[in-house]
Amino acid sequence: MNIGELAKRTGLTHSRIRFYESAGLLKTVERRPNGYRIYPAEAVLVLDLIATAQKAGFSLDEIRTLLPPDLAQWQHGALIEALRRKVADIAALEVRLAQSKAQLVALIADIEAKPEDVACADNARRILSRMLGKEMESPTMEAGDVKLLGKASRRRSARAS
Amino acid sequence: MNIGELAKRTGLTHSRIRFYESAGLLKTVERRPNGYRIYPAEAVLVLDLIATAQKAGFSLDEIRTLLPPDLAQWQHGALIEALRRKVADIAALEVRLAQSKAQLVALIADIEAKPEDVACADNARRILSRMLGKEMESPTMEAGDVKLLGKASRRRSARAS
DNA sequence: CCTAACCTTTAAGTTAAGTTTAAGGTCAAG
DNA sequence: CTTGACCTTAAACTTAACTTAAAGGTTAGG
Repeated sequence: MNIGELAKRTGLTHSRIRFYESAGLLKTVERRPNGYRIYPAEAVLVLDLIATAQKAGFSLDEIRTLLPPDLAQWQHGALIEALRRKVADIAALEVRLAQSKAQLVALIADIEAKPEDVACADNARRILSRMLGKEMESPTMEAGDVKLLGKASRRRSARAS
Repeated sequence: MNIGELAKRTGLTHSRIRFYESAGLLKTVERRPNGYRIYPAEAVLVLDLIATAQKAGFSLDEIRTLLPPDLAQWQHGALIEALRRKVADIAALEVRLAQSKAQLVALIADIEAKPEDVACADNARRILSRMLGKEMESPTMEAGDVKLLGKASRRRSARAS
């Protein structure tokens, strides 16, 4: 299989596949006499696996150290350990997110509860000090990081007077 | 107040403060005859506010459009709208995280449930296909993104044979 | 007067995960 | 024999939020 075919089957771009190879995630493949890469059918599996692991929050770096040279030779211990760590990372992030969300919700309520007779400036100062105070309570999480971000909401910028 | 003093009071670096100014988050400040910046006491508040907003998941871009030229002149509508959007973003991310975590937990169980008499290679294929199958079920979230990452766990790399 | 602690600017470097560009070789079809 | 689809490489660009470096001006203290 040529790279174009592999790209079609995995839904990845040519450049991304080559990038993975240069990054050491794919072992160097055979070449035709003309230099074209020849991929075995297995390559589809490996790429799908990489994509899946990424969606689950693994960095390419993590994936590289976990991915065995041979697909059928996983290193049990390290793999399970990594999976557990990732679950813990996600849990920590969930805690942080919940806290942030709660803070934002409280802030919204606070702003909307502004009594009509208070001047905007005064209300601002009231809220300001509450915000900056509130953050001090939060337990300075500093958890490990997990990246699980979509690429949407990029459209949502560029609009201001 | 000179920049050094402001840095000390906010816990930010000099370079970061200057960066915020050049990025349009801080209005240009007065200078002494020798060129040194002079910050008003209010600057501490503004910087704390920026840092807090960042921790809550706002990008500098978002903060810039929300931050009023004058601290006491918030734009109510836009602010509340942005806060609500951010809450929604976080909620969406929480859903994604929960899914990923569940998948990982299931995967761990799957791996550990390997019957002793099955060869590693066969088990690997079994799990592989389950993993790649499972991901298809997941509803392709594509939510807006939120960034709330700690800087820890950087130490946790660089160690492989 | 010299040194150390401040401050200034501009430009380049960092990280992750790719994409884009430039410049070209290969190959099947018409 | 040329057009278009496909492949190759290396290098530069992208984004965000900074940091680091290089090169230098200012000022208080001893």
